[in-house]
Amino acid sequence: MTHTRTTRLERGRSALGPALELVHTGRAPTRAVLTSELGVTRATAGAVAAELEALGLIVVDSRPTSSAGSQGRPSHRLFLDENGPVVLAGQIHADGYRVALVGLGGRIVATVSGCGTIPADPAHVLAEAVAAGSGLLERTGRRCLGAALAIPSAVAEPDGEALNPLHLAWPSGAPVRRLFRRALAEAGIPGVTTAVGFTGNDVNLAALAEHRHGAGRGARDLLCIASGHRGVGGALVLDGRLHSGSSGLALEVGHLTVNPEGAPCHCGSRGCLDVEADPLAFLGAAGRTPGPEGSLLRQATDLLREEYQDPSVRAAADLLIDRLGLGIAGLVNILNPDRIILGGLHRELLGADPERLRAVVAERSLWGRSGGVPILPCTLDHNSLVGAAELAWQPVLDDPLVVLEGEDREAGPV
Amino acid sequence: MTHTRTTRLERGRSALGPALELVHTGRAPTRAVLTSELGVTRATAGAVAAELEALGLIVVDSRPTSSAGSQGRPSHRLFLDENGPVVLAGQIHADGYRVALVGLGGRIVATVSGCGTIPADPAHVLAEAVAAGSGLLERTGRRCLGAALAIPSAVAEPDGEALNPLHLAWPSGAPVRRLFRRALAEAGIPGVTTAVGFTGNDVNLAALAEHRHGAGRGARDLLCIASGHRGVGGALVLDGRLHSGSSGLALEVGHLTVNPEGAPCHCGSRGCLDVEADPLAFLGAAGRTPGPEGSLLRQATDLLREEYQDPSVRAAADLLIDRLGLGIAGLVNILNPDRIILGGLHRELLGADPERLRAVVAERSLWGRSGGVPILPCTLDHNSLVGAAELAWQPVLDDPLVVLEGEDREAGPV
DNA sequence: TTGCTTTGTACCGGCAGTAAACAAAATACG
DNA sequence: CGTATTTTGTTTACTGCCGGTACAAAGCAA
Repeated sequence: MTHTRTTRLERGRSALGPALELVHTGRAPTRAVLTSELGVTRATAGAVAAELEALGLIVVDSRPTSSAGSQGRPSHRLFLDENGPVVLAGQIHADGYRVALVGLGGRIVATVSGCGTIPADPAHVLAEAVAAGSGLLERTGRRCLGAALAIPSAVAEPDGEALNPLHLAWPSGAPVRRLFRRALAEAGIPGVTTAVGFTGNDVNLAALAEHRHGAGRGARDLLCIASGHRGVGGALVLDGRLHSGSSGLALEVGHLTVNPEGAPCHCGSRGCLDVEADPLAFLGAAGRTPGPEGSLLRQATDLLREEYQDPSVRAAADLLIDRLGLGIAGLVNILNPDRIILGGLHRELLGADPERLRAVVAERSLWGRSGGVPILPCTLDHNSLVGAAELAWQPVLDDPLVVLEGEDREAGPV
Repeated sequence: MTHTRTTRLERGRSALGPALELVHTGRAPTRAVLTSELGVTRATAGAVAAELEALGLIVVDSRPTSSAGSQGRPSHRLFLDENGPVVLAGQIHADGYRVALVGLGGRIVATVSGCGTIPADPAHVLAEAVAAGSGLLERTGRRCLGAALAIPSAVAEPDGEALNPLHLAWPSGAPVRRLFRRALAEAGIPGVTTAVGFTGNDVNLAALAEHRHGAGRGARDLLCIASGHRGVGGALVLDGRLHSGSSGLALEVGHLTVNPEGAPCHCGSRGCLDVEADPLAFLGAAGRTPGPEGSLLRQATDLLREEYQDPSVRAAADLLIDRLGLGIAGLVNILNPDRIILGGLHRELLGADPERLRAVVAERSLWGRSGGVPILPCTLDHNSLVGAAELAWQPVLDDPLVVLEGEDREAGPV
């Protein structure tokens, strides 16, 4: 091939991507702070902002602003364009699927969800979800720049197979990414050309979303632990990037030993976090049997919130907090994050007795003893969905000029 | 302050750093591959190489090369300048210290070591080591661009205190980095101005060295486990950069549980890797009592190598391999590295029965079951020392123009 | 009103790096 | 043996990002 590999695309206005990311994460409300955050001159920041505006991604409000008491000429404000392009984000969970159009800044523009039992055939669900998303796009008339999907199982890289999707009745190794991309192609969504459909683990994506727009903002190394239905998931964001390991299987934290005399786990060991600190374990520890109504998470959460006075419930909560703390302490010794956020049942456990959890972690971790890690609850609604959107937005954040590609195509093929 | 924050220094020939790193790690033997590796034009690669040569870091050999059978005009060869500047690297270990001058490419130019019991006062040892290094510099007449130190304990960031330096009889929390810098300042080493003396954990630095020059070359996510004297150390290199956590305490892998019924550990738990898979544990498992002669590692290594036929030794090795494998499997589930390298006793254990270790890891890790991680022995001599040198070289690799700063100063102060 | 401070813009210049043409040094093939 | 081909290195414009500076704008303070 005669393609001489150049760096052309990687260069072009190199400050453009970082600038968009700053506005996207709410860290650049004005051109002035854009100037200082980027470390460029005012001239450059102005040019960059103008270019982002020309791309239809941000809006500069140059009306006389209410002076905020500070001296000097007031800044013009930078906003993300509320009518700008969106990405298609989907999430598959134990009870159904949810699809949303998400703009920059993690703003959910429109959403639709399908409930009911997920059939054993992933292709069918994906087609249904993509069709729903396509419908949203038609209804809203938004331009779509990409698509991504969050699923509740490990996603093996580089091909994106779902590994052990236990609560979906899908076969392990199902080529979810390929099926998703095929569904996108068959739906023929205009504009979904630059980004061909990403897929990721739901907890990973939740962590990404929380890092950019939620409880993880500003953290450099963010650890996220969550339990939604069965088992425990983990995720790690390093320097703003998801660490999913060389084959996408990092942070499979479910098999940390937290109870040497505990229940046997399907991994062959016993007392794994997976079987000792998920909703089912909590219900069991409280002496309840899971009912047919509502998800395990819902049942566990309701029990925790409504019957915390009940000594058996309280004891079960304490037990799970201790186990979770042990697992977190192990992770802290290995990863030494500067913040930890908890989702799902673990978020509720943290809410029930924050001090107990922090004490366990501090006692059992080297760093805990010498200071301690902030442990916070997740704050974002639909964080997996927003995280999927982050995945889909990433190419644009890396180089905002890619939005031009679709326009070229629309303008007229040669 | 009127210092308007510019990006000046970050720009200036942005391909210079990556180019030097390529030559430094042996991945750019000619300008031609430099061209393709950097993704720039031949013109740029040529200019960059010329500039690195002008800086006195590399040498271009333009003599007629022995044609290697390939077609076309033969490339000129790129070499690191063997007479170029060096950095001062030091290592403190249980039996003494070692100091070396290290050039680019991890080449040890000169070395000196001091044996004997390390006194309880860190400042004294550091002064002695720095004096030895200063002597080396005077003897060789080399220009020195920086200094760094490897110590066998966790190094707390951002200030560089030694945490729990168990085998050094130093107080925990000793401000090693500050003491090291003070020793450097008092020794008045000319040139050590740009880099003010780094400090790091020895296993971390060994991993860094192996990643750049040894068994870890080419790995993206490299996990290193090693046991030298007491306890077990770990390190992780991500995308070519050491991951030492937000406060420098990452990869404290010693407290992974690998034997629920095991010996109590000072961390409060029992059966930790620290007490179940270090040289002392091996000697104990083989029914030997450590003697006064030689380090624990040496005794364990000798036993393993010379008496492997002895059933009790063999059984002890198998036991430690199983425990180590369990620990590694846990780490693989969490970090999903694409390569693992083992040092110290663990390197010997791997050599004794590679298949057993790989089988345990494969059986107990999610990723292991679906493919497996390469597990290799460390290959570099004095890898901690070379790793310390990497730390000291880093500013130059980031921006080779910093070597001019010292020259300016030497040329003549205003 | 006159400063002072901060923000935004216009214009110039430096310079890294592309592109293209040319030169050099080897092999391949008649 | 000589010419074509291939690969590498170099020279010469030329493009475009961005720094620097000067100037204008828009608010406070006195």
